[in-house]
Amino acid sequence: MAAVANSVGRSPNEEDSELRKGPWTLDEDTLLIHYIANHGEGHWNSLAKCAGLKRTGKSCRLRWLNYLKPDIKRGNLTPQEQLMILELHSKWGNRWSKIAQHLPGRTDNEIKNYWRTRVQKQARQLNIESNSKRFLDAVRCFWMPTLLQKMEQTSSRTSSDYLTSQNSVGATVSPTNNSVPSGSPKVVSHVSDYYSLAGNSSPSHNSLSSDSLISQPPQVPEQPASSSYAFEALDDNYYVDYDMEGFSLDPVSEIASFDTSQFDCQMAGNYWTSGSYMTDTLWNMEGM
DNA sequence: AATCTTGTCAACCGCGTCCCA
DNA sequence: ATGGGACGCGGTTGACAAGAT
Repeated sequence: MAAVANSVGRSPNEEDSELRKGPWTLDEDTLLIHYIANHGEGHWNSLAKCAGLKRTGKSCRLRWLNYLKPDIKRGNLTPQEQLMILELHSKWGNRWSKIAQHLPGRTDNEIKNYWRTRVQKQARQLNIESNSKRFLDAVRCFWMPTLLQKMEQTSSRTSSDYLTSQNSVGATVSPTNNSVPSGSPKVVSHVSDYYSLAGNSSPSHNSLSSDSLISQPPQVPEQPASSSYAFEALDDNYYVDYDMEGFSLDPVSEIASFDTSQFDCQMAGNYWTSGSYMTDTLWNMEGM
Protein backbone atom coordinates (compact mmCIF):
# COMPACT_ATOMS: atom_id res chain seq x y z
CA MET A 1 0.00 0.00 0.00
CA ALA A 2 1.70 3.12 -1.10
CA ALA A 3 0.99 6.79 -1.19
CA VAL A 4 -2.18 7.52 0.63
CA ALA A 5 -3.63 10.93 1.01
CA ASN A 6 -1.67 13.10 3.32
CA SER A 7 -3.48 13.19 6.62
CA VAL A 8 -0.97 15.11 8.69
CA GLY A 9 -2.65 17.62 10.95
CA ARG A 10 -6.19 16.65 10.01
CA SER A 11 -9.05 15.53 12.15
CA PRO A 12 -10.51 12.05 11.70
CA ASN A 13 -13.53 13.51 9.96
CA GLU A 14 -11.37 15.33 7.54
CA GLU A 15 -9.43 12.13 6.94
CA ASP A 16 -12.62 10.26 6.18
CA SER A 17 -13.60 12.68 3.52
CA GLU A 18 -10.08 12.99 2.13
CA LEU A 19 -9.71 11.94 -1.46
CA ARG A 20 -7.09 9.32 -2.01
CA LYS A 21 -4.29 9.79 -4.48
CA GLY A 22 -1.50 7.64 -5.74
CA PRO A 23 -1.43 4.00 -6.70
CA TRP A 24 -4.65 2.05 -6.56
CA THR A 25 -5.02 -0.81 -4.15
CA LEU A 26 -6.42 -4.21 -5.00
CA ASP A 27 -9.50 -3.43 -2.95
CA GLU A 28 -10.13 -0.24 -4.87
CA ASP A 29 -9.69 -2.04 -8.16
CA THR A 30 -12.15 -4.69 -7.06
CA LEU A 31 -14.68 -2.11 -5.99
CA LEU A 32 -14.43 -0.30 -9.28
CA ILE A 33 -14.60 -3.43 -11.41
CA HIS A 34 -17.63 -4.77 -9.59
CA TYR A 35 -19.42 -1.48 -9.68
CA ILE A 36 -18.90 -1.04 -13.40
CA ALA A 37 -19.86 -4.65 -14.03
CA ASN A 38 -23.17 -3.98 -12.33
CA HIS A 39 -23.90 -0.43 -13.38
CA GLY A 40 -21.78 0.29 -16.40
CA GLU A 41 -19.25 3.01 -16.87
CA GLY A 42 -19.72 6.74 -17.21
CA HIS A 43 -20.89 9.45 -14.81
CA TRP A 44 -17.58 9.05 -13.12
CA ASN A 45 -18.06 11.45 -10.24
CA SER A 46 -21.24 9.83 -9.05
CA LEU A 47 -19.77 6.43 -9.82
CA ALA A 48 -16.86 7.14 -7.51
CA LYS A 49 -19.22 8.10 -4.70
CA CYS A 50 -21.67 5.29 -5.20
CA ALA A 51 -18.94 2.70 -5.41
CA GLY A 52 -17.56 3.89 -2.12
CA LEU A 53 -14.26 4.95 -3.60
CA LYS A 54 -12.44 7.87 -2.06
CA ARG A 55 -11.25 8.88 -5.47
CA THR A 56 -12.17 11.57 -7.92
CA GLY A 57 -14.29 10.58 -10.87
CA LYS A 58 -11.36 11.46 -13.03
CA SER A 59 -9.11 9.06 -11.23
CA CYS A 60 -11.69 6.27 -11.52
CA ARG A 61 -12.12 6.88 -15.20
CA LEU A 62 -8.39 6.84 -15.79
CA ARG A 63 -7.88 3.69 -13.78
CA TRP A 64 -10.64 1.93 -15.66
CA LEU A 65 -9.69 3.05 -19.13
CA ASN A 66 -5.95 2.62 -18.76
CA TYR A 67 -5.72 -0.44 -16.61
CA LEU A 68 -8.81 -2.31 -15.55
CA LYS A 69 -10.87 -2.45 -18.70
CA PRO A 70 -11.04 -6.10 -19.81
CA ASP A 71 -9.86 -5.57 -23.38
CA ILE A 72 -6.65 -3.77 -22.45
CA LYS A 73 -3.64 -5.40 -24.04
CA ARG A 74 -0.60 -5.93 -21.90
CA GLY A 75 3.00 -6.35 -22.87
CA ASN A 76 5.33 -4.87 -25.41
CA LEU A 77 4.07 -3.23 -28.53
CA THR A 78 4.50 -5.43 -31.55
CA PRO A 79 6.49 -4.16 -34.53
CA GLN A 80 3.19 -3.83 -36.33
CA GLU A 81 1.84 -1.62 -33.60
CA GLN A 82 5.03 0.40 -33.48
CA LEU A 83 4.87 0.93 -37.20
CA MET A 84 1.27 1.98 -36.91
CA ILE A 85 2.14 4.48 -34.21
CA LEU A 86 5.00 5.95 -36.20
CA GLU A 87 2.87 6.33 -39.26
CA LEU A 88 -0.17 7.71 -37.51
CA HIS A 89 1.95 10.09 -35.49
CA SER A 90 3.53 11.37 -38.67
CA LYS A 91 0.05 12.18 -39.83
CA TRP A 92 -1.64 13.39 -36.69
CA GLY A 93 1.10 14.39 -34.30
CA ASN A 94 0.44 14.03 -30.59
CA ARG A 95 -3.17 13.04 -31.00
CA TRP A 96 -2.70 10.07 -28.75
CA SER A 97 -6.31 9.16 -28.27
CA LYS A 98 -6.92 9.31 -31.97
CA ILE A 99 -3.92 7.11 -32.61
CA ALA A 100 -5.07 4.73 -29.89
CA GLN A 101 -8.38 4.28 -31.65
CA HIS A 102 -6.52 2.45 -34.38
CA LEU A 103 -4.67 0.17 -32.00
CA PRO A 104 -7.26 -2.02 -30.33
CA GLY A 105 -6.46 -2.73 -26.73
CA ARG A 106 -3.83 -0.04 -26.48
CA THR A 107 -4.45 3.12 -24.54
CA ASP A 108 -3.51 6.65 -25.39
CA ASN A 109 -1.43 6.71 -22.24
CA GLU A 110 0.54 3.68 -23.33
CA ILE A 111 1.16 5.07 -26.78
CA LYS A 112 2.17 8.39 -25.34
CA ASN A 113 4.60 6.67 -23.01
CA TYR A 114 6.01 4.66 -25.87
CA TRP A 115 6.58 7.79 -27.88
CA ARG A 116 8.23 9.66 -25.06
CA THR A 117 10.45 6.87 -23.86
CA ARG A 118 11.39 5.11 -27.07
CA VAL A 119 10.91 7.47 -29.93
CA GLN A 120 12.04 10.67 -28.29
CA LYS A 121 15.04 8.87 -26.97
CA GLN A 122 16.09 8.22 -30.54
CA ALA A 123 15.60 11.85 -31.36
CA ARG A 124 17.75 12.90 -28.45
CA GLN A 125 20.51 10.61 -29.57
CA LEU A 126 20.33 12.22 -32.97
CA ASN A 127 20.37 15.65 -31.44
CA ILE A 128 17.31 16.64 -33.38
CA GLU A 129 13.85 17.62 -32.35
CA SER A 130 11.46 14.70 -32.32
CA ASN A 131 8.82 16.84 -33.97
CA SER A 132 11.13 18.14 -36.65
CA LYS A 133 10.98 17.24 -40.29
CA ARG A 134 14.45 15.79 -40.06
CA PHE A 135 13.41 13.34 -37.45
CA LEU A 136 10.26 12.45 -39.30
CA ASP A 137 12.35 11.72 -42.35
CA ALA A 138 14.70 9.62 -40.31
CA VAL A 139 11.77 7.64 -39.02
CA ARG A 140 10.53 7.12 -42.52
CA CYS A 141 13.88 6.21 -43.96
CA PHE A 142 15.20 3.95 -41.27
CA TRP A 143 12.84 3.08 -38.52
CA MET A 144 9.84 2.08 -40.55
CA PRO A 145 11.86 -0.11 -42.89
CA THR A 146 13.47 -1.72 -39.89
CA LEU A 147 10.11 -2.40 -38.33
CA LEU A 148 8.88 -3.85 -41.56
CA GLN A 149 11.79 -6.17 -41.60
CA LYS A 150 11.18 -7.07 -38.01
CA MET A 151 7.62 -7.91 -38.88
CA GLU A 152 8.80 -10.01 -41.71
CA GLN A 153 11.25 -11.85 -39.53
CA THR A 154 8.62 -12.70 -36.99
CA SER A 155 5.95 -13.69 -39.45
CA SER A 156 7.82 -15.68 -42.03
CA ARG A 157 10.99 -17.63 -41.51
CA THR A 158 11.27 -18.40 -45.17
CA SER A 159 11.00 -14.83 -46.24
CA SER A 160 13.33 -13.78 -43.48
CA ASP A 161 16.04 -16.00 -44.81
CA TYR A 162 15.55 -14.43 -48.16
CA LEU A 163 15.88 -10.95 -46.72
CA THR A 164 19.08 -11.83 -44.96
CA SER A 165 20.50 -13.18 -48.14
CA GLN A 166 19.66 -9.91 -49.79
CA ASN A 167 21.63 -7.97 -47.21
CA SER A 168 18.65 -5.78 -46.71
CA VAL A 169 18.88 -2.36 -45.26
CA GLY A 170 17.40 -1.69 -41.88
CA ALA A 171 18.69 -4.84 -40.34
CA THR A 172 20.65 -3.40 -37.50
CA VAL A 173 22.39 -6.67 -37.07
CA SER A 174 24.03 -6.32 -40.42
CA PRO A 175 27.44 -4.69 -40.27
CA THR A 176 27.23 -3.84 -43.93
CA ASN A 177 24.52 -1.37 -43.14
CA ASN A 178 27.19 1.08 -42.21
CA SER A 179 28.00 1.82 -45.76
CA VAL A 180 24.51 2.63 -46.85
CA PRO A 181 24.52 5.97 -48.57
CA SER A 182 21.83 8.46 -47.86
CA GLY A 183 18.83 8.17 -50.08
CA SER A 184 19.97 4.83 -51.25
CA PRO A 185 17.30 2.96 -53.13
CA LYS A 186 17.85 0.10 -50.81
CA VAL A 187 16.95 2.27 -47.90
CA VAL A 188 13.58 3.01 -49.33
CA SER A 189 12.97 -0.39 -50.74
CA HIS A 190 11.23 -1.48 -47.61
CA VAL A 191 9.22 1.65 -47.52
CA SER A 192 7.89 0.80 -50.88
CA ASP A 193 7.11 -2.60 -49.50
CA TYR A 194 5.11 -0.76 -46.94
CA TYR A 195 2.73 0.21 -49.66
CA SER A 196 2.67 -3.23 -51.07
CA LEU A 197 0.84 -4.34 -47.97
CA ALA A 198 -2.33 -3.49 -49.79
CA GLY A 199 -2.40 -7.03 -51.06
CA ASN A 200 -3.39 -7.91 -54.56
CA SER A 201 -4.48 -4.48 -55.46
CA SER A 202 -2.06 -1.66 -55.89
CA PRO A 203 -2.03 0.83 -53.07
CA SER A 204 -4.43 3.52 -53.87
CA HIS A 205 -4.16 7.11 -52.90
CA ASN A 206 -7.14 6.80 -50.71
CA SER A 207 -5.62 4.02 -48.71
CA LEU A 208 -2.65 6.12 -47.83
CA SER A 209 -3.16 9.76 -47.40
CA SER A 210 -1.27 12.08 -49.64
CA ASP A 211 0.64 13.59 -46.79
CA SER A 212 1.65 10.30 -45.39
CA LEU A 213 5.15 8.99 -45.85
CA ILE A 214 5.63 10.12 -49.38
CA SER A 215 3.57 12.13 -51.71
CA GLN A 216 3.01 9.41 -54.25
CA PRO A 217 3.24 5.75 -53.53
CA PRO A 218 5.37 3.78 -55.89
CA GLN A 219 3.92 1.42 -58.38
CA VAL A 220 4.14 -2.02 -57.00
CA PRO A 221 3.71 -5.37 -58.58
CA GLU A 222 1.03 -7.75 -57.57
CA GLN A 223 1.69 -9.47 -54.34
CA PRO A 224 2.02 -13.15 -53.78
CA ALA A 225 -1.07 -14.94 -52.64
CA SER A 226 0.36 -15.10 -49.16
CA SER A 227 0.05 -11.40 -48.78
CA SER A 228 -3.30 -11.02 -47.21
CA TYR A 229 -3.44 -7.38 -46.34
CA ALA A 230 -6.50 -5.35 -46.60
CA PHE A 231 -6.26 -1.72 -45.83
CA GLU A 232 -9.59 -0.38 -45.05
CA ALA A 233 -10.34 3.17 -45.94
CA LEU A 234 -11.71 5.16 -43.08
CA ASP A 235 -13.86 8.17 -43.34
CA ASP A 236 -10.76 10.28 -43.06
CA ASN A 237 -9.12 8.41 -45.89
CA TYR A 238 -6.93 6.37 -43.69
CA TYR A 239 -6.38 2.72 -43.27
CA VAL A 240 -6.95 0.58 -40.29
CA ASP A 241 -6.58 -3.10 -40.88
CA TYR A 242 -3.14 -4.21 -39.92
CA ASP A 243 -3.57 -7.91 -40.11
CA MET A 244 0.08 -8.77 -40.30
CA GLU A 245 -0.36 -12.50 -40.49
CA GLY A 246 1.05 -13.74 -43.70
CA PHE A 247 2.98 -10.58 -44.24
CA SER A 248 5.39 -10.91 -47.10
CA LEU A 249 8.17 -8.66 -48.20
CA ASP A 250 9.93 -8.48 -51.46
CA PRO A 251 12.91 -6.32 -50.66
CA VAL A 252 14.20 -5.66 -54.12
CA SER A 253 11.42 -5.90 -56.60
CA GLU A 254 10.30 -2.30 -56.39
CA ILE A 255 13.61 -0.61 -56.19
CA ALA A 256 13.84 0.26 -59.82
CA SER A 257 10.45 1.85 -59.98
CA PHE A 258 10.70 3.77 -56.77
CA ASP A 259 11.28 7.43 -57.28
CA THR A 260 13.61 8.36 -54.48
CA SER A 261 13.48 12.00 -55.43
CA GLN A 262 10.10 12.08 -53.79
CA PHE A 263 11.48 10.72 -50.62
CA ASP A 264 13.35 13.15 -48.53
CA CYS A 265 16.22 11.07 -47.38
CA GLN A 266 18.65 13.50 -48.87
CA MET A 267 18.46 15.58 -45.76
CA ALA A 268 20.20 12.71 -44.20
CA GLY A 269 22.96 12.88 -46.69
CA ASN A 270 24.98 14.56 -44.09
CA TYR A 271 26.69 13.51 -41.00
CA TRP A 272 24.36 11.07 -39.48
CA THR A 273 23.57 8.73 -42.28
CA SER A 274 26.70 8.84 -44.27
CA GLY A 275 28.69 6.80 -41.85
CA SER A 276 28.04 4.23 -39.25
CA TYR A 277 26.48 6.62 -36.81
CA MET A 278 22.91 6.01 -37.77
CA THR A 279 23.04 2.31 -37.91
CA ASP A 280 25.30 1.96 -34.95
CA THR A 281 23.40 4.28 -32.71
CA LEU A 282 19.85 4.32 -33.87
CA TRP A 283 16.93 2.21 -34.71
CA ASN A 284 18.43 -0.63 -32.82
CA MET A 285 15.30 -2.65 -32.68
CA GLU A 286 16.68 -4.88 -29.98
CA GLY A 287 16.17 -1.99 -27.67
CA MET A 288 12.65 -1.22 -28.76
C1' DA B 1 27.33 -4.90 -1.87
C1' DA B 2 26.27 -0.22 -2.37
C1' DT B 3 25.31 3.58 -5.08
C1' DC B 4 24.11 5.88 -9.19
C1' DT B 5 21.82 6.22 -13.60
C1' DT B 6 18.35 5.26 -16.76
C1' DG B 7 13.99 3.45 -18.35
C1' DT B 8 9.21 2.43 -17.67
C1' DC B 9 4.62 3.38 -16.75
C1' DA B 10 0.74 4.49 -13.67
C1' DA B 11 -1.26 8.43 -12.11
C1' DC B 12 -2.02 13.36 -11.57
C1' DC B 13 -2.85 18.02 -13.34
C1' DG B 14 -4.48 21.73 -16.13
C1' DC B 15 -7.05 23.06 -19.82
C1' DG B 16 -10.35 22.82 -23.55
C1' DT B 17 -14.77 21.10 -25.10
C1' DC B 18 -19.29 19.42 -24.61
C1' DC B 19 -23.73 19.24 -22.66
C1' DC B 20 -27.54 20.67 -20.16
C1' DA B 21 -30.37 23.49 -17.27
C1' DA C 1 -26.97 33.30 -24.29
C1' DT C 2 -24.54 31.58 -20.47
C1' DG C 3 -22.71 29.44 -16.45
C1' DG C 4 -21.37 25.26 -14.35
C1' DG C 5 -20.42 20.47 -14.14
C1' DA C 6 -18.70 16.41 -16.51
C1' DC C 7 -15.69 14.55 -19.51
C1' DG C 8 -11.64 13.81 -22.43
C1' DC C 9 -7.08 14.89 -23.89
C1' DG C 10 -2.20 15.87 -23.74
C1' DG C 11 1.67 17.11 -20.78
C1' DT C 12 4.12 16.05 -16.79
C1' DT C 13 5.52 13.84 -12.58
C1' DG C 14 7.21 10.48 -9.49
C1' DA C 15 7.73 5.76 -7.80
C1' DC C 16 9.78 1.76 -8.84
C1' DA C 17 12.79 -1.57 -11.33
C1' DA C 18 16.66 -2.84 -13.80
C1' DG C 19 21.13 -2.15 -15.27
C1' DA C 20 25.65 0.00 -14.87
C1' DT C 21 29.52 1.40 -12.22
